[in-house]
Amino acid sequence: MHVDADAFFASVETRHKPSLARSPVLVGGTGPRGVVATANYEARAVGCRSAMPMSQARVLCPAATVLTPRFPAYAAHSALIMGTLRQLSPLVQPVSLDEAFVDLAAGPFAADPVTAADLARRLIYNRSGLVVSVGLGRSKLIAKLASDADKPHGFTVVPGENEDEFLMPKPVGALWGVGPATEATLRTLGIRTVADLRAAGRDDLVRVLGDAAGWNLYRLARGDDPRPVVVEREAKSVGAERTFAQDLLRWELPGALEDVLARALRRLGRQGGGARTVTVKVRLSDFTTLTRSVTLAHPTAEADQLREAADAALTAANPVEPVRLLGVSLSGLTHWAQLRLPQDEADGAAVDGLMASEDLAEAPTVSSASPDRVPTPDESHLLDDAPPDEAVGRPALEDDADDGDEERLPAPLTPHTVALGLDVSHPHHGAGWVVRAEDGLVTVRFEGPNTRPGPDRRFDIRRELLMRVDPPEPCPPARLTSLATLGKADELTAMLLPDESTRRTPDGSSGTSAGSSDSLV
DNA sequence: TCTGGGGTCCTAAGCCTT
DNA sequence: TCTGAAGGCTTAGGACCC
Repeated sequence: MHVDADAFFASVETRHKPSLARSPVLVGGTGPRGVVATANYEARAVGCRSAMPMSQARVLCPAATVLTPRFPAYAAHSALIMGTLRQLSPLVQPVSLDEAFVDLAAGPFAADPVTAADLARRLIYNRSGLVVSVGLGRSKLIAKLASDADKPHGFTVVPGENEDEFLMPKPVGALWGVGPATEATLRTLGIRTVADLRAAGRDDLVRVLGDAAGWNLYRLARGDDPRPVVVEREAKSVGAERTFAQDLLRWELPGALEDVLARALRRLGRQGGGARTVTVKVRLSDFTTLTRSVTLAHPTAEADQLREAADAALTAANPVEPVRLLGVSLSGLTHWAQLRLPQDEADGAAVDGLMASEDLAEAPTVSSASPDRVPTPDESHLLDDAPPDEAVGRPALEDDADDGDEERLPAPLTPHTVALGLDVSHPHHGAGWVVRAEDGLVTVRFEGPNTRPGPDRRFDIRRELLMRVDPPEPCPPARLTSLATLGKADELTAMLLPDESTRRTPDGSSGTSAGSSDSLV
């Protein structure tokens, strides 16, 4: 099963900001060089897309509300979604904050994946008010394409015998790993659809795309995708980068590098262990991008050593033009790091010592030793609204989302920290969010999940205290909804009832016969 | 007022070791 | 001792994912 939250960031925003429901919303960078992270469907209707320059999106949709991302809110909703999925199977592979693969064959619903998929989206909605699209298939390839086939709020089941019919008409760009460049290359060979791709020879694909990509596409075109659902993967690198509102001149680079390196080091600290290779990325004003890396003799967690390497890499890059972006990536990660001990603590012995990551200040927190408890299908509490216990074992993807906000909340809102969409609280009016901010004058709309659209009030934060606060926790929508009222009732009914077009039910009965799901898992 | 930020993976070239 | 093949490592760049 592949589960994908629809317009995730924007959906969390409208969930917390009822006045924005059914109006266009753009979430992303609000600065002069910002891009759209998520446009909701109302904004997409007029052409706004992810990765589009925000300036362009504003022109396309002047009526849109533009909001800065609130990663803590998204991380909390992500944790709820992933926790819910882990109640259906212990094998859950988060792909991003809003997306995951689930191997239903490993859980209590192995015999009835359709019911599990239906339960997943019903539970997620009733616990958070968020709508997801779900796809079921025999492989990751098919499940992913299925969840994408009918967005938003899709529910697509592709039985094994229907795979070809489903796959062949898709444009090659729909396949994982085929982006604009590969698509253009394939077009030169006259390959536009998966059917075209299947007709192509393996040697031709390898010749134009290289060994790995060529082989990969050759197999994917045949529905051959044996990739398993993997619960946990170790990070290969951590890093940080920043695009500056105005290009930096040469003398400004060392300070900016220090800033970006500090963020990368904080991430490394959270991982525990050390890194061996430091890569500095420089994007010039004309958008050419340079990378230069320095590999140390041993992995280290020492800031001074990594800083030295970063400085050397920046020197090697030797940017002559103004710089619009600076980044630092740390790779060659290890669980341990070679530390240089202070002389007086080394007790006269060698000054280098090995230290296990457990001994470092920030021990790794990821743990998969005990997967979440797996309930049986008949455990009726699954339908409760109690959110899953997410106290332990959260993968990094879910709790590492916010890095920029170091300040502990609540904290007074200042002209320096104010941003559109930020959660604030007023002693008399309660909780709300920042609608407008200019020169210390801040307009706040007082509303929250499940409230009526709230009134706007204006404050001069140089004179009056507004507190920045944590975002609202995920919570059930005002009206819980049964499947039938979620929309597309006819399609859902078709799925829940025996229907030869979507399910093989040998005896013609509804329900959970194992025979009906053999073709799916 | 075009083009973010977090990553992974692949390729190719040069160098080095076996 | 020389030579060539094979393969690993490092580096830089690019494609791709969300």
